[in-house]
Amino acid sequence: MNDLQWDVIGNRVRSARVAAGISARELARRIGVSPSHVSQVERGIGAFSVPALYAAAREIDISLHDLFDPPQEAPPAPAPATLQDLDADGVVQRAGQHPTIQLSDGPRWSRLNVAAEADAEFLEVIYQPGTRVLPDYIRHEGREYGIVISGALDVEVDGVRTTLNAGDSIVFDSQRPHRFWNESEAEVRAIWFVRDSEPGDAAPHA
Amino acid sequence: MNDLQWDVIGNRVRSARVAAGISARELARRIGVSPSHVSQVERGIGAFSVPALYAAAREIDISLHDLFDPPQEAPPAPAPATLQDLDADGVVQRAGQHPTIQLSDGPRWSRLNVAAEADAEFLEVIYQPGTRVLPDYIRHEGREYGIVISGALDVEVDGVRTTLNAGDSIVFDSQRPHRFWNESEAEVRAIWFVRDSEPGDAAPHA
DNA sequence: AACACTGTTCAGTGGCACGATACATTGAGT
DNA sequence: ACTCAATGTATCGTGCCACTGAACAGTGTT
Repeated sequence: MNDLQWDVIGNRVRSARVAAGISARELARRIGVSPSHVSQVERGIGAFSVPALYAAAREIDISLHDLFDPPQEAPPAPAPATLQDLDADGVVQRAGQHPTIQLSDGPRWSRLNVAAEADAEFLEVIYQPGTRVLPDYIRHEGREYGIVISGALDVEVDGVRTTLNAGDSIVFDSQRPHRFWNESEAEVRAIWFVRDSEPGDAAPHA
Repeated sequence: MNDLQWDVIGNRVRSARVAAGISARELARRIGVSPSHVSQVERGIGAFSVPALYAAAREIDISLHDLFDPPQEAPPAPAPATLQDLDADGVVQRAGQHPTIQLSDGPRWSRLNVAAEADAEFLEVIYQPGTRVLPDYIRHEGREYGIVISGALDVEVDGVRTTLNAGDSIVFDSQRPHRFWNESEAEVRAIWFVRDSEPGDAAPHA
């Protein structure tokens, strides 16, 4: 009967825990077990009891169903037109091939997704030194995710400003007033993902 | 730790078993435990282990979610309070602060969004040289957007493979079989955005 | 009188779910 | 350099409880 594969379940626990942003020790404390045991479980050399598993699933925000039977597609059915060539089929886009917009006296935007999509934009943005602030840019529903690849980017969100250095990331709702500029001497390179969401389907969890 | 109330769970097991029309002995035989143990569990003076509970839930046709009480509802929605500090308020996350997971013999994931979100992940992934493919990682509905920051990443989507060099980007639906690995001598750094979408509102595409 | 089912009881045990305590590593702050 | 405070991991050990086995009693059949 013991056909449960604790190692893959442990992997899912670890993934969900990291996704929830808590450490193994913190999880252990919350569910009342020792850190070593959490480590063992996540690496497949131990297993949670039912109460521990239930408590853990709560803390790391994963349903028991997803722990045991993660959503997976049916292999026979999909047949979504097999790809031929990743470049020709619009999956891959090469550096330098991205459609680019150079705003006058502003940053340079390159759209990284090949085909335009209604509700999502994947962008590389280059802010030249001294790039001026865009006064008030389009206000839209959604959420923005960014990471600075190189350089130092000055940001202001909701009236609060800070400086993002290489590796720093930022996430905020688009309706907050926000602007970015580059006060440094070097150009700034950043990756942005902007998702437009219809009002009403906001993720309803803590 | 939350003391699971085994008696009420046992009651649900019994109800579901009777509703499924099988005897306790039959259930015991199917899940590989003794009849006495099933009896004890159903009367709350014993408890199933995780594998037994999982197997039992299958046999008596009840979801694990229904076995345990409806967990809990989310706390009241926070007001859109004005931000005070971009770092403290979970908008900005500094380099090196990202929660990171190192899969054994696999890539290293860092979550770039500060708080976990139900339907979106913003990730930096470092593929060490020679990183092997993880065959059985979580398969989800949605769409993935990636750009290689440095190094050369080998990708295979829908059975077609190519190599992404620095600056190359890729976008595809998650349900296409896909994997990534690093055949080069240098580590690869990439930024990913993975959006999970509930089946049903998928954007129509080829 | 057997059967053939049903669920229940209870003493007993083996395994594993767990803890205590170590260690290695990394990043931040002297 | 040296802490200090985190992180995850390794190893050894043990107490408990998930489970068994063999009994028990009841209810219909034939």
